[in-house]
Amino acid sequence: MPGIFSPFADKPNHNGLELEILERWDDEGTFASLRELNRGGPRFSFIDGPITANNPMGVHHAWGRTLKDVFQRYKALRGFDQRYQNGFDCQGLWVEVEVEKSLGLNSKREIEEYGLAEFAERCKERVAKFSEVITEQSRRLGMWMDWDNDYYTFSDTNIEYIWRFLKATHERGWLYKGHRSTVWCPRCGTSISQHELFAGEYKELEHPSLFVKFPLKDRDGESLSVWTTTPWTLPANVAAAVHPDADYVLRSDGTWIAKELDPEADAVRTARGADLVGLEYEGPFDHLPAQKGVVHRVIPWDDVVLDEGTGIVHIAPGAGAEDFELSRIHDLPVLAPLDEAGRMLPGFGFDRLSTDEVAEPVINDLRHRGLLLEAGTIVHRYPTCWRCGTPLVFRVVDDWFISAEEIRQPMLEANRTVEWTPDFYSKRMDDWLRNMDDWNISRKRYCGLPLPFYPCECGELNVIGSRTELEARAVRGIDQLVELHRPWIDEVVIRCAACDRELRRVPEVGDAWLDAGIVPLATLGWRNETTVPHGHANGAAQGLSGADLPDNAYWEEWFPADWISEMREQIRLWFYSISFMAVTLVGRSPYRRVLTYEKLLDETGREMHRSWGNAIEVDEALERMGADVMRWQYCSQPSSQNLLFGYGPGYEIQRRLLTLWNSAKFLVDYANIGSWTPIWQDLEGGPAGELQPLDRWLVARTNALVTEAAAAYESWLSVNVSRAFDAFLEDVSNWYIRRSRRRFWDGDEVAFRTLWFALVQGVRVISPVMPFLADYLWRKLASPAEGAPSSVFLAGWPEEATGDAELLDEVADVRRVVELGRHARAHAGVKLRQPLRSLVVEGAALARGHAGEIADELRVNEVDFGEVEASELRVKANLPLLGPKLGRDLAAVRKALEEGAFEKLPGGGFRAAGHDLSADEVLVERRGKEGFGVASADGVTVALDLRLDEELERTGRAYDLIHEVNSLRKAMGLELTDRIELAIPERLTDLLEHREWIARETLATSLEAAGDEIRIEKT
RNA sequence: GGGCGAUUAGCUCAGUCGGUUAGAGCGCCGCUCUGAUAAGGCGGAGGCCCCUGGUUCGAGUCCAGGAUCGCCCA
Repeated sequence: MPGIFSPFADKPNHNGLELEILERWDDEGTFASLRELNRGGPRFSFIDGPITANNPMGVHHAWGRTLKDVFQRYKALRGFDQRYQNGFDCQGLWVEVEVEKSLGLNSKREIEEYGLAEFAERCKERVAKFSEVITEQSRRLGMWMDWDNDYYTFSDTNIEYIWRFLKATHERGWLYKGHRSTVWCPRCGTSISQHELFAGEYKELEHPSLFVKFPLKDRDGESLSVWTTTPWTLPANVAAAVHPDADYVLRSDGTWIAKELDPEADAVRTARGADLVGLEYEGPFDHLPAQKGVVHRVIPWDDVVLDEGTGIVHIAPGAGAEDFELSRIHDLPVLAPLDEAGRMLPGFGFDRLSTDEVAEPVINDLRHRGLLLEAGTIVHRYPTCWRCGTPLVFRVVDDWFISAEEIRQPMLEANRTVEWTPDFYSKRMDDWLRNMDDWNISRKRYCGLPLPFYPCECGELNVIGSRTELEARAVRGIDQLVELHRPWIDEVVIRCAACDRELRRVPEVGDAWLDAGIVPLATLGWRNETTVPHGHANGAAQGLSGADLPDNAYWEEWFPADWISEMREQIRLWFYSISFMAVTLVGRSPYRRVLTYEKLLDETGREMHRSWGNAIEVDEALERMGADVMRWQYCSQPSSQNLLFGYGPGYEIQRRLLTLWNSAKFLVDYANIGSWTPIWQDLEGGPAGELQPLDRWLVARTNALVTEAAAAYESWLSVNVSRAFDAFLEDVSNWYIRRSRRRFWDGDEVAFRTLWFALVQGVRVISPVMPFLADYLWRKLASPAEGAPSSVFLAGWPEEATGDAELLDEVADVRRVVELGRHARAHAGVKLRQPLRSLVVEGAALARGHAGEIADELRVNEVDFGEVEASELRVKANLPLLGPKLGRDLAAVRKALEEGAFEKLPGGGFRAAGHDLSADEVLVERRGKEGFGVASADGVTVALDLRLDEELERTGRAYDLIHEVNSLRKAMGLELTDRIELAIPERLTDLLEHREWIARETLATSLEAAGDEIRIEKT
């Protein structure tokens, strides 16, 4: 008989059903309907941190994108109006490096020979390609975004907003051109900012380790012993630093060293560091042209470390950050030995050698001149370029900076308004802000934000704040300006505002975090007068997006973001840059709440590396485990901990989801047999009809799930959602369904309505986490109900129906009793198929009304509540009550109780160690009695009467028979509804006493005892 | 050196307001069911709750110090 529900497959095919659901969402316009439904509702403003459109997304991106989708879906169920704008990061070194690789270029010279316009075109093509790939992957992952409305950070509009920001910083006097030591990638030929530096890897690298003599002037035979791991910096040496408060010793070989670093040395003489300050010495390469006129001397420095080296530090301000700082304090000359490519400049000897190549000649040279004390190697952690992996060096160059001093305090204050998940990241952000350096915003590269700086020899720095301003001030070159990028922008010549000279732009482009940092203002139309249709689809973004540029009223509505979510590294990247820019321009944090997540590792806890063979590609994962299982994996780990991701955990999740599938299948199978039809209104007030206690329990249990899950979502803890759902599922399948099987076989309408209610509410609750299976089940279960929306996402968040909350506690007691009963049976070796005479329960007062269920579950004929008569009585103190009451005496009372030194008082109380304890101040347990199986825990004791009589024994054998017949039915491939003619062995003739029961359980139309084995005949 | 976290079963992790015998999943061992069946259920073994002190009638939980690991910054 075909029922109203479409039948279930034996098990879910995640990939298949997900593709099917995706198609239906497309066909039915489900997402559009959802947005329409929530339009005008309260706003939930989420701002998407842009994903770099440079490669396919990785499984770690999928984690973040899942979290973004989960909470947006939850808020949508709650009726919130949302923007759903996705963003792509498009320019900067990362794209350039990949394009260089694909074109086989390996230096800036080769890029310039290739042609900047062509190169820009290739970069744009790469962004176009991978934004499409990522979009497709995101859709497949189940991410609902407004996919034709993405923002691209290389649009002219975005650039103009950054120009406006830069101009504002200039007007405040924060913008400056710095001549300072910066971290430099010799391969990329550009400096690396503080926040990029730490995005790179520190690698274990082997470097030279040299001890070198610096002979002191006017002190015959004495020299400083200096340690360095960077021989290439020695030609740039100008000073040696000592710790002023440390003790130094002159060793018998004539070298000075910190006493702490050579405590065994025979000291010819000792001196405080401060006493050495001011001494002059001969530099290691005084003969080089670059060293001409340099006077080398000893300077004090509190940061000299005394746990490695010699305690005397070689200072080369042109080749180290701290060295450079010291040069300012002590007015030291700055000798910069490296060119853009990290090769030695003329004048420093060793022309054109790289920092690596120069090591050996330097060492040989020093040895030759008798200055080398010792040469070896050292393995240490050394920073490398975050994009290309090249070891970084220090160079002193001109870069553009934004001073962080004035904005530091306002940013700290803004951070106080932000709610962090997990909360301790608030402190990490504070720590970063307190320590942040000035923002190095320039990169000596090609495809990036063109810095709108036009310095003039008259001293005026012209900063252009918009395209209009550029056009107004252009002398020529404006006609060929196809977009605000190199090389075109470089051809525009403007006039100096101060002296009228003709000026060209500086060649530098901007840090990519300017591009991403402006997003909360640029995408929302801050200070924009009127909405410009497709106002973000210009410049390089033309044809890639349809995004509008909204007006300021829109910005007012959607700024700041209610919530953002990115990985924790973004503290020094995106969270930092959006805060910097928003606090500067509008004086407040651009986000109210933020969820961060940690690192994704493989399932054994190792980092994923393609070269290690343990990386998982997103596309493969989607196909092999499915988006729901991936999403579940992402959601079921606290985001404050590393996630161990893989197919192993995925398989575990699939098995768990099978329980959900089977529960739904169970309902549908029997509902179809019983021709039952669901009623939509049951979801509102709860199922109607004559509910049994177990039904009312499930309703209450379901309501508890709704409450728990809402609390979890509201606190951004997806892990609590999945845990709550897991526990719920366990209760539904392993308590309600198992206890109620027979009612479903019998077509009990109330049972159908109750289980349907629980499953459908459960599906609604979990739908943000696993949208595909949830909507699939919704369509299977709910759609047959008249009036049900076509998708779970159009049904909103479940209302809590009224239910008997106290039932939850009662059933908890019941299950405790049942557990003890099973324990007692197992201990006594009496299987569940053997009915027993009776069970006595002491404690577990709330279970009193459920004696029938307990009897059934433990297969006993009778359940009595009362005192268990047993050989041993065990009394324990009820600590939360007696602790505060007895204080110090509690220990004595507990000891007396433990030793059995107590006497019974009337009314259930006890006397021990001189104290009268009332019945509720003690927990009574009993154990051991002949003929009984006794088990106790937590003040509950159960005693099973294990004595069998003929009747019990016979019934037990009848159960055995029924089970045996049914397994034979199964083996013969009979349907659940097939009737049979049954013959049982003659030796079981006495079981015919249970003829009707046996026939009913086995669907036998006839039953006889004949022959010596079971025979089944399908009728 | 400063800051932020973590440390609980073989593995991955829970552990509420301080309370009685510290839990779950996976793995392992045994049993069981056979109308969820390449599943399901029950039971068992398995713990220096990192260490040391303190507060308290009582500490995995609170406080102090230390160790180890991870991360952020010098």
